[in-house]
Amino acid sequence: MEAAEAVFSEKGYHDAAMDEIVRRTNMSKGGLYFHFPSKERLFFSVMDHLGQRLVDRIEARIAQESEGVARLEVALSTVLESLGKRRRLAKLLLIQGYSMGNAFEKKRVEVYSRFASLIKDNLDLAVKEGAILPVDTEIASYLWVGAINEVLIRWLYTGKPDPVKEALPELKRMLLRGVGAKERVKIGG
Amino acid sequence: MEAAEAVFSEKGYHDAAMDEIVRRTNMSKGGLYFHFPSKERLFFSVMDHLGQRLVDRIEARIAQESEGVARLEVALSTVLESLGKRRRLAKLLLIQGYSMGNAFEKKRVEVYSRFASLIKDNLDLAVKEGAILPVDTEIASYLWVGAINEVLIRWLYTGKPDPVKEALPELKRMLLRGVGAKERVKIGG
DNA sequence: TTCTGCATACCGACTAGTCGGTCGGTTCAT
DNA sequence: ATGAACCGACCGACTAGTCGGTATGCAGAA
Repeated sequence: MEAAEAVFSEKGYHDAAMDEIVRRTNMSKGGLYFHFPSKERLFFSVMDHLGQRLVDRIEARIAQESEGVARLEVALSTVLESLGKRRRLAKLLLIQGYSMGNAFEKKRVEVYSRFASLIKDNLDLAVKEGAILPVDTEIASYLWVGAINEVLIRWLYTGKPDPVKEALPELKRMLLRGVGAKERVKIGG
Repeated sequence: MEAAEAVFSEKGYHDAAMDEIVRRTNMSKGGLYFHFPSKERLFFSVMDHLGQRLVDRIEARIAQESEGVARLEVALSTVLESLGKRRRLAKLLLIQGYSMGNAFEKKRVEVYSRFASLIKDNLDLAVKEGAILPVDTEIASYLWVGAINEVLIRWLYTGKPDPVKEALPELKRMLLRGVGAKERVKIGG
């Protein structure tokens, strides 16, 4: 069962023992290995599942906005809110995979790319609308992803800048200003 | 000897075996353990040493500029150039530590903070000069570090956006615009 | 209805291998 | 002769994955 997610997010890939994952299941080791051929595949499955759920949640919220800039703002809020209230999920998605070693490269690129291209698409849209400057949207999307990633990791490790209350407004402002969006007057909360 | 740096950067903390580090030395395991009490401490020493060297290089180059914005540009260039031409160093500093598991938290925060506060100091300077807007320079420094980090990791994994030729100019432009620096006309190459 | 055979799902003791760290001992400069 | 520096065979702890076996359900033969 995917409650192996708990162990991976607590201990990290390497330090998570299959025996412990089994222990937290009402299943045996043999049973677990019947469904997942290896520890690596099990981890990838968990990552895929959770990563997809996050992207889905973002896309659902984005669909309610039509303008590129508004969509970008919603995407930003959704990530910081979703991960900011679920340390586990955040830790698993952002950190715990690295202990897999060089085999993790592909997966990290894959998961991050799914999110980065979501950002890129909406940056492209905003460029087409004339709402932002014609920047290199690919590199811009990496910049956005990296900024979000760093703030969240920092928060995971030190608990310091609250992702939603402290980081979100500043990030929004700076990231949007960085791509040349016009400064807008705040209307709602 | 610190040429254990080679093994750590190739294999990552966990997959690096002390026996292999010893093999690449003209020393024995016992001899190595005479100088370093544990694998963990050895890794930290390597990280400290290399991290400090990078920061020193940046500070030396920064010292030649007086204005905040110019200093920030130099810092940015120096990191991307230094790490962009040394995969090993980049991989070790940016990735390979995570496989240590939760013990890595403190070290990552420490190493990244040293660089982030260097950025923050110069953002503060630029604010004082009136060259940029009075943003939250702490969060801005995380944004900068995160953006650089992501671009470099991406490059390490896919080889795609050349840090110096492709990413650097765009990053400079977007990061500076993000903190409200006035757009400037290019003079030199 | 009962029996048989086969596949799916599950069990858990065990194997085989890895690797950080130790320790009794040696070398050699002072 | 003292102790810092060094040696390397060995130990103990850990764990991914295996494998011979069991339980269950179901399709078709008798």
